[in-house]
Amino acid sequence: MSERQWLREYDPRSYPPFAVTVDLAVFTLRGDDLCVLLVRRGEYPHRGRWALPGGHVLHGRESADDAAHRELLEETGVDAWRSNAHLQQLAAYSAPDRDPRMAAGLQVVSIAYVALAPGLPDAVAGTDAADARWTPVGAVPALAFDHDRILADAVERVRAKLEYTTSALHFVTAPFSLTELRRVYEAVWGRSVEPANFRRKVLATPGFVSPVDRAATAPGRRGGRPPELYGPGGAATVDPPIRRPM
Amino acid sequence: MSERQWLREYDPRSYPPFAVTVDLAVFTLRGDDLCVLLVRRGEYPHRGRWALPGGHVLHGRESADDAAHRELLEETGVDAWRSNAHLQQLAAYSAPDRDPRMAAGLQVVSIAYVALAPGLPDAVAGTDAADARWTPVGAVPALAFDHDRILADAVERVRAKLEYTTSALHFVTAPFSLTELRRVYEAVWGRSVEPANFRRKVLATPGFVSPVDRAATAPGRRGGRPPELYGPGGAATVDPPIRRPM
DNA sequence: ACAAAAGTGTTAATAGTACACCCATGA
DNA sequence: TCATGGGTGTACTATTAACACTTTTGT
Repeated sequence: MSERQWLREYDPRSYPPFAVTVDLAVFTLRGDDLCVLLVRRGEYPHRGRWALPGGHVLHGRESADDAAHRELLEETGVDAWRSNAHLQQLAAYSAPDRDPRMAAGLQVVSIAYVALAPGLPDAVAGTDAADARWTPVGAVPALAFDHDRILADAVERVRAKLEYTTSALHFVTAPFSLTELRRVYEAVWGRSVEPANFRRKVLATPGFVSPVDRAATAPGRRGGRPPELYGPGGAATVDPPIRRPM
Repeated sequence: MSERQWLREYDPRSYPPFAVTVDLAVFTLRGDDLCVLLVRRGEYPHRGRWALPGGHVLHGRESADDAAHRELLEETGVDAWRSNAHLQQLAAYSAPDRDPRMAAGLQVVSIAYVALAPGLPDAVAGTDAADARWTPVGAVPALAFDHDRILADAVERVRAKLEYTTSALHFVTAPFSLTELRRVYEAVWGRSVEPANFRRKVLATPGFVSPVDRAATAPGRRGGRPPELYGPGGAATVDPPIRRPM
């Protein structure tokens, strides 16, 4: 039998069904806090509980990456394909008991993503979310499904990536000062970073940032020497890395 | 309607079906080469082509982690739960066109794993594999599905993990000499590593290795000063990391 | 004794840390 | 001119990289 013939006779319904979803840990900076987007679930299962935004991968038409981009756009209005935002796979979560629909015979596998975005306005409620809110990662309530675990993994991933990638750039909008960039590190790590050494380190890393002609002074400034301004420099990695204090 | 009622009326067959598989990139050291386990597929799709070993997640009974452990045991006889071997999730691959069964209406999502194991005997053919073979990562033929991509990602993951974890220990069996351990780095990275600096670095990392009373001399030695022998030291991370040359 | 493999010493260069100090602006 | 935030200098320490050298074994 040829592969073509075999495919014609193949019945996908002869196997029990899985569902595949994506869940997004979307991070932004608000004030001095690293915040994550939470939605209050409008539908079962876990209706009324806080959870990470997410949804089903559209069968036959999407990869999980596509679905994650679509959900990010729906929930936040951010188009990661075009904007400064960043969206990357974290891990797959597949324990049979992670979703109550297993009791009805459906095993739900979730592919989790981490998204980074510059400061966003107060969250937009999506279609299946009765409410949506930015919450500091230190003040997150108990979440639905295994989202506590996913979020913990996501936060650790974000913290680790600041060390050896230029992902901090996704939290700011050009033009930015090195102080703004340093505050990203301080907010994500929850540690203060030496301004002088940070500046030298960033400028010594080829392609981390590129200087920009100084535009108008930023609005909320309270005096002091105006900063030099920069934009993203094109490099993706920082080598040697910026080590996390402690 | 309560969640309990909603669940009773929920029909999982009302959604189109996904299948969830695991694929394993199993690495070992043979001679001076980093090798990966390949199987020749005995069934459609892609019957007769080389591929990474893998199989379906058993519906309702397994997580992807469970399935990966089961497949590793079936393909290599290695029980990663009990032995020195190492098994960790890599990423999920979900493009609709990655598996020909999409043409029959089934979207197959694969969760890929990386396994590390000390030198194994010539590969055991599994149930659905007509043939199985260890292949140096530099001499891998074109693979079925998107396994070329998965393997490339897996190799990069293994190389990167040597830098900041003690995962090299999974390639050797205690007791081992620091030269053996260094050869792991050299084989995986394809670069020579300074013996003197490597030794100091490993011994200076708390918990990387622990000394062991010298047992009988290893069989295949050709003379020269006998090495001091070590076992795993319990630590999981190497900080500061062992940087890859270049 | 000699070759081979393991292990030690030494030094220059690089990278990181801490903190003092100078600069440019708004009020 | 003073408070404030931005930017530079510098001394000290830690880490890395390179390579010469000593030790312990088999033949």
